[in-house]
Amino acid sequence: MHKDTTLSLQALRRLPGYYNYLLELRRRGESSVAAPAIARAMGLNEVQVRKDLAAVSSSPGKPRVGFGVADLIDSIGRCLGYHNSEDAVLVGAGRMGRALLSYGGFEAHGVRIVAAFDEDEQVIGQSEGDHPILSVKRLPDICRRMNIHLGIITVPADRAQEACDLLVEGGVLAIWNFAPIHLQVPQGVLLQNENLPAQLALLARRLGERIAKFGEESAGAEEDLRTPSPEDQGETEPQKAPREEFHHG
Amino acid sequence: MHKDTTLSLQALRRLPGYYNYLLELRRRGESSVAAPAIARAMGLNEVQVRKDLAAVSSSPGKPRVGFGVADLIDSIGRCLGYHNSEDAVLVGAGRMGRALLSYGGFEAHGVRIVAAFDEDEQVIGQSEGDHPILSVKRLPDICRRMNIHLGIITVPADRAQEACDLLVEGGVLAIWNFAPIHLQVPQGVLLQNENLPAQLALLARRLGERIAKFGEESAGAEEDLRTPSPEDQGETEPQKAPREEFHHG
DNA sequence: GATAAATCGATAAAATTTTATCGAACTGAA
DNA sequence: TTCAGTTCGATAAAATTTTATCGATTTATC
Repeated sequence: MHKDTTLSLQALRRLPGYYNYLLELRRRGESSVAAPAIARAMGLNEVQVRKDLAAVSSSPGKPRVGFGVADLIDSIGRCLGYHNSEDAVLVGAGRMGRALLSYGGFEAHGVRIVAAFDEDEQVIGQSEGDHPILSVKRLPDICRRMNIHLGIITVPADRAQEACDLLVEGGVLAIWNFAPIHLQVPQGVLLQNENLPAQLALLARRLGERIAKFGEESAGAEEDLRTPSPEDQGETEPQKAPREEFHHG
Repeated sequence: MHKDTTLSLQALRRLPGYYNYLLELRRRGESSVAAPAIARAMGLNEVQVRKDLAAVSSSPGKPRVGFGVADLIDSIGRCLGYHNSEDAVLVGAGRMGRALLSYGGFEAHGVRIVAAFDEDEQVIGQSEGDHPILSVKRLPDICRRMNIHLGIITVPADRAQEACDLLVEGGVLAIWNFAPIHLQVPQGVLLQNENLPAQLALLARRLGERIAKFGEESAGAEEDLRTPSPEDQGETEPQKAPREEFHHG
């Protein structure tokens, strides 16, 4: 029932948020959930959530009940490719690179990092989180042989173009770039930049706007801010009335 | 001349991309740049870029010449708050946490990480990238005293809600969360989730779509894909005709 | 100088995305 | 069984975002 084409780009970006929330519901033992409940928890519009769910769900929601939690988890996972397995390589086994390598969450999202590359003789031959670290000289060849189309760049900014070129040479068609620099890629190669400092700065900016909007009673003030402002969307989710219960104490 | 209100959310998200590209132009010695050139380099629409630049630029662009590179860098930086300095704390000095701590790019974006917290006695007392790692027990108190409103969560998923609650207790009003879990925050607290695996999965999905669309001639195939498809936007930027020259050797 | 090419700003059209509204369907309680 | 309340799907309106078009302006070239 899921027609790929009906999913807007923005909707796609909301799905991972739903996914995590649904996993939590499942942990709590909930077997079904209504769109309005999800909307409240995530600070989104009811209709929007309902539309998103309708677009991915394999079975329609039941009035007065909602959607099956397990069904939704499966549908969203399927839709986002979490059940596939795409191989990827990582270039740059520095701090960030190794953090990603040791992070176990990628397999659950359908991506398997099969190898890491670096140019530092010190780290070549080591391994991190079960991923071998190889010499960057072997990168293009290995990518070709293993038919890898997905690359991650975690090298310093001044080496990023070089790493990028090696990946392209190896036949990689999609690059996830953590270096804060503009990369040149040939036509047909997808490039997604992950500019972490910029993300944080954006959050700081929004925070600043808020504080400015409601007078600033800094030192030791109690929370006075309310009305999460409906301008939010995307990765950001304010809670409108998330009372439910806290699940950690 | 920059009217904060005229900047759409999507435009805000494009600015960091412009920023990096402009920095590169400055390194190359370019003193001015035209909107269409930026658009080509970033795979965006001319008019869109022109509108974005007009919204932030302090001085109008000159026909036949474009905008001043230095001016734009300053304007965008100002607009994104890169010239401010907002203090932040980080919770969770694991791999990802320490990667962020040792990453020098935050200061340049107007955010200063003043301290990190962890509960592991082994790491408490150490420091990473000049940032002391303190006991998480002291978190709320220190945040209150230092009047910190920005928090970063890099703890494992099953401890994230706990970390979140401590930050809120400390008066933090905006939280950047790396744990792949849905967090409950009170009204008025901004929450931005950074779900790295989900981001990569999204890229993998788009790659899969592409490969499916143009037949799949895997093993050792030359690049045959063309026409970057105009569906792209946001963090993603395909190149339409980036010939210029490569700047790395 | 005059002319051609390219860019700008502005306005408006198109596309996408979000939000509102309606009747129908289902559940649980009287 | 009946009724009240909630949620669903669908349609349509509103808002936002992207793209196209046009005349005006400036620079480079002849």
